[in-house]
Amino acid sequence: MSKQKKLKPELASGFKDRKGNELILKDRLIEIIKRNFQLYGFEPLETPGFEISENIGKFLPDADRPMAGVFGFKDQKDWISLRYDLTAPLARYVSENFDSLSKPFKRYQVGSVWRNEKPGPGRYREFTQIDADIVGTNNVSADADMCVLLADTLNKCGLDKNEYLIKVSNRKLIQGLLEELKITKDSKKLTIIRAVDKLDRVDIAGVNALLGKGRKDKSGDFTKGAGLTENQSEEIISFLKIDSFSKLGNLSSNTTFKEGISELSEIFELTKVSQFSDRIKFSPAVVRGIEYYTGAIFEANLLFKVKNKKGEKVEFGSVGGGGRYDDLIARFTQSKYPATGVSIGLDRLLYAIDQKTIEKVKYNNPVVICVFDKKQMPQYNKILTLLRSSNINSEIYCGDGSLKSQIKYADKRNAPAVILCGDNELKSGTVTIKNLKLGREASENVKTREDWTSNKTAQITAQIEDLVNEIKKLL
RNA sequence: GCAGCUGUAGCUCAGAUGGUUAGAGCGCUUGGUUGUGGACCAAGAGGUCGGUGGUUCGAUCCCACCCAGCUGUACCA
Repeated sequence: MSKQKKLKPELASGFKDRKGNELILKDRLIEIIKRNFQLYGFEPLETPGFEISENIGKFLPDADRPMAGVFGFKDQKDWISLRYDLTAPLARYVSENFDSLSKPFKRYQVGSVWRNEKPGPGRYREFTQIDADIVGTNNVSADADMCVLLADTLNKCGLDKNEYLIKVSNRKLIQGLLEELKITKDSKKLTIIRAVDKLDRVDIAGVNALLGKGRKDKSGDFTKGAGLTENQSEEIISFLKIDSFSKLGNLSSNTTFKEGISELSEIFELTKVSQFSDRIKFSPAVVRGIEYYTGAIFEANLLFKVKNKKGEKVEFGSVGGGGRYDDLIARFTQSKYPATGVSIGLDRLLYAIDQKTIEKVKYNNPVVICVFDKKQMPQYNKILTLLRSSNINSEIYCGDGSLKSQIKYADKRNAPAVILCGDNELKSGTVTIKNLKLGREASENVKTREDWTSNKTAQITAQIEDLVNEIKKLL
């Protein structure tokens, strides 16, 4: 007989299984965030994972990536694609249901999005986003609300005030500067905006290089720059160096620039009364690389360091952001329809919060009732009912293993305890509760085999009426 | 996409400057106890040495190409 080729169990690169505590924490964060979004007056919306490609792809005004980066295929009729964010489906939804929606329309949405591109550390091809958007108003108060919402949300997720910062800026600032510098070519503008966006990674000198001729990275690879003159670069660099909002006014008298300033000061005015006013700060380098932003821009940054895969402490940076995008929905409706919104990268946020010991979730794996003898199942079920009706996660061992393997099973699942009920216990109407948690700790001092075989300190025998109380004590 | 580095067991890695049966630790399975996990002891399973071609009497080792991974960079809706 020829050997059959076995399948290799593995995931496509960029995808990840999630389990246990991580998932429990994720669900909890989602609950907190949803609740907070509701508190701010957003209503829930769910849309399908797939959209007609044209609706979420082609209309995007970003010429760099017309259809690349999405998963898609042709069905009987259309090309359809997995959504790559929640904003594009929102634009479709609002346009499609325009007449029946309250205006402005405020919705939040939680869901997976997919991007078909090269995965990196902490970057997957499927991940969860949570968005909140307000569609149908250009009131700056909506933008201000977004800032407070972001801050409040992070706060409610368990972060201290010194652990996050909402950075705010306005696209009109850089756009005004570009006007003043007589830079009109769209592609050049975009290159400049993206160079500015990289400040936190490549420092001032790096940005300067990217604005001018170009920059060589560590591996020796060369990135072509925007090709600005020295004077032009200087202007932009001096803008980036501004450290306080009040100094902005001296920089330029351009009309668009001034508009940006006045919108920003309105945001600061409006958020001043919130309890997060000190968490919302102007930062000139926040521009975001996306082309469609037209006004206010926000970015939620974590200020504490997290450990990477190698255990090194690194800056984590942004866990979310957003801004005003007044032209996006016009792609469907042909009339301008202003909108503003934020997006939280839940998996990134989760990764960071998971490392904060304070927020460790205690997920109680089930108490395991061991099966000595299948004939005693009625008794085991009685015990099970007692536990479950007291809201204690529990189960009867459901495999075929020996007692030893049953306990091993419970141990591997990190169960808090097993319940032993064999002939001895049955006769006396008791159960033996073996505290696995305690045993784990005790085992550290055990040196010889004799020591540990005789070590039964981590178990007690209790009357069946006391079972629930005894278990509750050790949870 | 571009650049640099790296591919040996499920994981982390060793190895011979080309020579019979390729190693360790961890993990996994089983036993040491047919009523006891975690320490300990023993046994066992697990590898086309990333792939293809070339050089050679002989390649996991040398060469070429390819593929994959990592890191940086670009892109990031």
